[in-house]
Amino acid sequence: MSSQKSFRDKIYDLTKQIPRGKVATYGQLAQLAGSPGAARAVGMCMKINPNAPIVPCHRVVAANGKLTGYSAGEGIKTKRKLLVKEGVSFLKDKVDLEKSQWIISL
DNA sequence: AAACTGACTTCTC
DNA sequence: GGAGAAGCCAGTT
Repeated sequence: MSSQKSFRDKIYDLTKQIPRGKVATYGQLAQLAGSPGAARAVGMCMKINPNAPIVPCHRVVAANGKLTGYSAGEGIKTKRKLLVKEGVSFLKDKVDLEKSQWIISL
């Protein structure tokens, strides 16, 4: 067993920490995981774990607030629905990052 | 080990 | 503001 968590495990851990009503961007998670720019790698981690209850991947959006990916339910439609339900601010089909982007509190 | 893939991001037209 | 191309990183084959 490796005591070192793979990138994927870090992403899962961070995503699980996203509070309800907030969202994080792929690039943000990548940076928190220790590798800024690995936004694509983050997305892949979600893909292999689309409906795993351990990772609320619907709280992860693109850098511009657009909802991308999500292979569960109706896809993007379901994803947006979930976020609105949790209290995330929306501007048309994009998340209002100014109000709902996840900010880590110490 | 090399090549390909992908739920990203940014630049340019 | 929409469409296209390049750069980026980790995982899989």
